[in-house]
Amino acid sequence: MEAERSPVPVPGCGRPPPRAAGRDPAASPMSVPAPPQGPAVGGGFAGLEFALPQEPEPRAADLGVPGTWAGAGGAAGPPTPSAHIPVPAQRDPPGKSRLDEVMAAAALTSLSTSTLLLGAPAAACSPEPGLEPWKEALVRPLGSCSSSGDWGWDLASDRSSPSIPSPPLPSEAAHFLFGEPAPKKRKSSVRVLFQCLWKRCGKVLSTASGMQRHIRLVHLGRQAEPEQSDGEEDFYYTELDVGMDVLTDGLSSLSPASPAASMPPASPRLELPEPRTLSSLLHPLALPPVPVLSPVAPREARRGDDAYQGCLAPTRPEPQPTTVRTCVPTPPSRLGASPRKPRGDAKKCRKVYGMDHRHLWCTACRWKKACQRFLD
DNA sequence: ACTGCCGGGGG
DNA sequence: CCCCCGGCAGT
Repeated sequence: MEAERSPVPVPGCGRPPPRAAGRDPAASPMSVPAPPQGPAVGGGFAGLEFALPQEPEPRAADLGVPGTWAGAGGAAGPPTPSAHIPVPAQRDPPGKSRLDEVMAAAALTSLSTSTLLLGAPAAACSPEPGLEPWKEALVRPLGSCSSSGDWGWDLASDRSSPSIPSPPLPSEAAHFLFGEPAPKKRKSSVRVLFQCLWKRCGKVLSTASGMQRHIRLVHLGRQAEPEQSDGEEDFYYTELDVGMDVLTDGLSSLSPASPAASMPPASPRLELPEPRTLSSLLHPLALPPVPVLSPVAPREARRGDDAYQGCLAPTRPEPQPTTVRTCVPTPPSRLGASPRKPRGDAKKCRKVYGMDHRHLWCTACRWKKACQRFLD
């Protein structure tokens, strides 16, 4: 195996920019895309590839090709899309820590994917509180990924490397990755990660039930009672974030037009040593996706806070995680010992008389001091 | 951009 | 003191 795809010098490899090879239109427009430059590059998935446990030898470096993808794919790999990127045939000896990274990558992948999809209208509009809709949606891209490089990711990738669609996680790899954490369920075609929304938790599990159990036990403190679970747990875990203020902020700061476009940068650094870091990384970024229970279209939900919250807390009491950080209208000045006055609500001399009648102002106003005539 | 006014400075 | 103003912060 190794021998086969070992660094085979590509004709064009002599040139420093490894991209040239991959970018070459002649090679095959649709075929395996070469990775963008280094791992640090902003390219959405750029980092991802490198996080994968497949570059055991420094060899690749010699080649001058940052990623093995280019070398292997370009040289040995047939141009057929179906032959997609060579998958890590062998894992690292140490494996474990690597796995974390991989998991991280996987999580990112799944999240980004879901984001993209949910961003689409109607995708999540189903009134059903169930996971079905998005779950389904999530599967599709992964599946389709194996047959075509399309993936819809290019949408975002254009940010840093327009012409180079970063190779998404090869389906095989994806499965490999997702399968790892939950070996028993490996068979299911659906691979979804569930992240706990509780403030400091962020735990990621591969099964909904697992997550529910986790939440029930760890956070809700109640014993496992699948019966009485009215789906409340659902509310707490989704793959994304529910009405967290942080999130909201993040959203608003994002270009409302293209929430997806801002996703790619999420995965640039995959050197995250532990999944924990990942989750924290994901949070602020993992946005648009709608809360599972939200019957409202994502767009709508994202817009106004009111609307957003309204749809989030339809009937049940606000779950703690969403409340913890509530942005209380803390009176900034009064409590905060801020010397500054809240600002008078009464019209002051300046306003009353106007600049042209300055002589009518109270002296304080004239001196730019606190008005003495129109006290608050 | 406008407004209220604190903090400072000059005479 | 009296008078002015730079500059900050809220609208």
